[in-house]
Amino acid sequence: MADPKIRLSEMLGKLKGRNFRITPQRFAVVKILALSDGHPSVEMIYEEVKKDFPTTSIATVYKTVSLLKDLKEVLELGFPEGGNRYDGNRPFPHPHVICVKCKKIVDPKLDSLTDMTEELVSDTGFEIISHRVDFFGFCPECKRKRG
Amino acid sequence: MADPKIRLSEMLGKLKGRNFRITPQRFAVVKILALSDGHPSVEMIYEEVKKDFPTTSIATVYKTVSLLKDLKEVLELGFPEGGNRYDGNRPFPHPHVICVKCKKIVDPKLDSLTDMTEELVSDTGFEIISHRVDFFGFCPECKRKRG
DNA sequence: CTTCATGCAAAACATTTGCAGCTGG
DNA sequence: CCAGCTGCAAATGTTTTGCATGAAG
Repeated sequence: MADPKIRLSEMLGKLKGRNFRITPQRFAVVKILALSDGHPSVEMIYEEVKKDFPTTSIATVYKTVSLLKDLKEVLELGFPEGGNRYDGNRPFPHPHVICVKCKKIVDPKLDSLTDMTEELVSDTGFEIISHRVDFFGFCPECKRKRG
Repeated sequence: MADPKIRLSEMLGKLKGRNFRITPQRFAVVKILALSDGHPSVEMIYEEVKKDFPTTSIATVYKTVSLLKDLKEVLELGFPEGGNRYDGNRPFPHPHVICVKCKKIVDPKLDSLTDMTEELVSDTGFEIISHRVDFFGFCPECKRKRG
């Protein structure tokens, strides 16, 4: 993935450039999104931020994440069951592999996605602007531990 | 797609076989799911059912759809923004192409999905059990009308 | 008849919003 | 300073649930 440190300053730079204030709470949220390799949920971010700023409201976390999403600095992975997850490292559509047991989310490399999109365009005549490609299963660790 | 009439009796048969009652409301919901080529939402089903049975509650529609989902006779396409959609014709995971303007949902044929899954397994070591593959864009009609 | 389904209304739950007071720059 | 942010609490919107009444088989 992109160097996390670089992502952090990219994200802070975008905020500053658009004249959004860098509050301590915002900084904490941005830091978690830029530096974590996983795909944290708002709840996870909230718990982390509270360690440094115990009075933080979860509404503030929602607002910051939503702002970063609007600025296209974070990719939102919404799930109908709730518990949406966020990717600050690759804020553009890309495939995911999700462990149904431990909820880990991994970014696979998938060269064949381009070919697939072409196949789809010629079959349906759609003009494709985005995608959401998720595979579900057991990660190597959970596969091993499974009964 | 599979013959809609056949799907209708398949679905009714499954209900009867499991000793679920075929009430008029259930029959109406099942009929819509089996015979419609589109991917109706609960709201759409509710509006249709009310034409025949005006006192029907939306809770009943939710319950019936949920029952059919549990029986694996309907595929639920959940969206984080809500307004989930349902497919009674192909109740197993398959790719979808969704028009962001008119919300139409189309089933493309995508032979390359199998290859993609293989590429993914060898890259991540996951054991894949399911997928959710959605492409978003403009359908041919909306593409033409777009300003 | 008896069990299961319906329909209403209340609950659940993640996310959003309104607003008074606080604070970054 | 003062526009914009925070934190609280109330609102939102979809889906679920509890329960009394009603109907399928």
